[in-house]
Amino acid sequence: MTEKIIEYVEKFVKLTDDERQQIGHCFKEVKIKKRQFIVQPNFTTKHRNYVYKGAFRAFVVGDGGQDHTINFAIDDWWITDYNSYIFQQPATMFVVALEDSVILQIDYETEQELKRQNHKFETFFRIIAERGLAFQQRRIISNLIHTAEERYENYVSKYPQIVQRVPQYALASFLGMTTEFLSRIRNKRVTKKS
Amino acid sequence: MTEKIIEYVEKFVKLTDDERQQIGHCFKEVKIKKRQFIVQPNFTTKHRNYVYKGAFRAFVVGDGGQDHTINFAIDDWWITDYNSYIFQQPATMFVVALEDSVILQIDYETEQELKRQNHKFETFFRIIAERGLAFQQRRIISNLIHTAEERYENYVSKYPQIVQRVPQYALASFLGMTTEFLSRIRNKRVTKKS
DNA sequence: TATTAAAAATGAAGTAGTTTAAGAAATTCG
DNA sequence: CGAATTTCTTAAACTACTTCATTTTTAATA
Repeated sequence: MTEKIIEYVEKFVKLTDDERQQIGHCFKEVKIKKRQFIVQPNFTTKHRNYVYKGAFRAFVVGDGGQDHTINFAIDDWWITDYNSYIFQQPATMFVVALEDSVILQIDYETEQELKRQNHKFETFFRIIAERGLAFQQRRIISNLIHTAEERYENYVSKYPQIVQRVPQYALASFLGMTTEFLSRIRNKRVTKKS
Repeated sequence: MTEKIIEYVEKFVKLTDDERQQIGHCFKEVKIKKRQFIVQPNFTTKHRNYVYKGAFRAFVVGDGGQDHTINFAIDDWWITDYNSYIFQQPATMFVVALEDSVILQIDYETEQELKRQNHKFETFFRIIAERGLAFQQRRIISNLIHTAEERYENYVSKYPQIVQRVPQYALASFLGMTTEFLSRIRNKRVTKKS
């Protein structure tokens, strides 16, 4: 089951058999039931999570109680509260399973050790951080430039697999709109004026 | 002048004298005049830029011609179109000097070589990518959770030095609102109803 | 397979933020 | 310095999106 992680890492750095073994052993398989939390506010996030199978949602709860989706992750994606994980400080986010799922977890200390021991692993984590950064940058741009409807259309065309698997209210809060408004966009029946 | 870069790098990884020399030589000092561009759409971004002294703004131009500020950078910050730089593909952003400035540039190939040669440099770039990622994450959260006024207040209290140095229209477009609306917030004179 | 709970749809009324336009203030630079 | 350009302000009309309240649909679980 850790083969998928190894395969993933090898997209970015070539490994020897020993190294493949080594990194494989650092990840633990964990089964997560639907609605179960893997990250909660005020607890320091101890793991970086690779989704082997399933779907997750990261969100924060605003002062008014409304929740805002920060990220989704389905098969072959990573999910974590990065501010909590990389600085080892209390989380502000929740991460919850949207389906029964299987994840592969590496813990913080183990990851540090891997990076310290072997240049290649350092490279791997550098690359995924850079790609994450570039990805977030694109999202910020999209949110600044586009209207709610455009954001939805873009997201559907880029990530149809995610749109199919996540509830509408979660998608709406990810795209920065209410579930009612997204419902209206989807049904192309925009409020008419009085 | 490259001493500031070395000092910066040493916040994250300890270097030998040789290494200090080595990284110092990789950065070239460049003077940039106000209104001069250092990144332009359709050109592949060849450099990562450290602002030694001055102020820059990264922005994209939307379909309607409105511009949207993606980032600011003043003394001791980095700025670049990361999607262009890390994937070495054509930029979508402009990066322009808001003041006469001095930057220290490393070019893509040199950076790759540094990371390849020495684990410590790889670690350094991994750390700044991770921190950048965490930073962007906080910005996405702030944009989703807060109203225009709250975003402004938060930004002022977190980055007063930047607020003082950048023009209002640029700050407004960074915070995702119009310059007119920001003007109203600042002058606390909200539109009254008829 | 009925029952309850959760999610989505719909409409009407409200509001945060935009647009347009025009004048005032501040910077730039010849 | 003085003219030109850029930036900021103000106000009124407008609109994209929200809020609230209710109903319908779908999914979960006994």
